[in-house]
Amino acid sequence: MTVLDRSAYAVPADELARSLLGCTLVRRLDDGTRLAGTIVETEAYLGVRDKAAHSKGARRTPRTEPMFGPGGTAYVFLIYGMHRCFNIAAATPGDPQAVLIRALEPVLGLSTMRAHRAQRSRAANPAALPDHLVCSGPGRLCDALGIDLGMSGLDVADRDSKIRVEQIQKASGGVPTAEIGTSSRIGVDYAEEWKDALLRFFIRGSRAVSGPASMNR
DNA sequence: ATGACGATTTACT
DNA sequence: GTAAATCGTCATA
Repeated sequence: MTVLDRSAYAVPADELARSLLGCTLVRRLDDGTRLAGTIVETEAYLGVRDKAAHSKGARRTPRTEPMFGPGGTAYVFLIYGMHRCFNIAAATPGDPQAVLIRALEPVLGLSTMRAHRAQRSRAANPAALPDHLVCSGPGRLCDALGIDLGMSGLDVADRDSKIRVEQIQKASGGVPTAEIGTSSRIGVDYAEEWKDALLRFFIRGSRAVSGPASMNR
């Protein structure tokens, strides 16, 4: 398992969103515990021109600043006053594109993930959730991995980072195109002509993919 | 200082 | 299917 190369992030967000599928998101807790999951669902936000993006029209504020940094910079934000979303900046400095990580298939630290969900979510009984639902959704995965707003701006290409991306083997081809499904993005009905753009990507057949079944074909 | 908003999740009819 | 929960952020004043 090797850390995804820094140069892999210096590409447009839709390309990065596809290549992150099948990679492993690894979280190192302060006590050294490692949590990990395979990325099975992503969304691309194309930056300045994309009306669904926080960075649309080059909107640059303290919150969105990480997206203006180099590809591989973490962007974490609070949504609806209670959930966090984890993104990775794409492209090059000054071009604020990003990829939202929407779902993981847990591979390491499942019991700790469940404990985090029990602690941070209102779910009636997280301990009874099937494995594939523990990180199935952008807010759920942040709860499970203990990702908070203070982690926005971290470098995910640094192998010592508290949050990073690894791949099984360098220069592997990644997930075959035929196994990748696409759809419009979830929750962006306000985005006018951008709301139907096919910028959501997922691994076909993975049960950990979030959203309605009709969008997962 | 204030008010409107939201890249979600959960519970309930 | 609908609705509620909940608060950091940012535009406006």
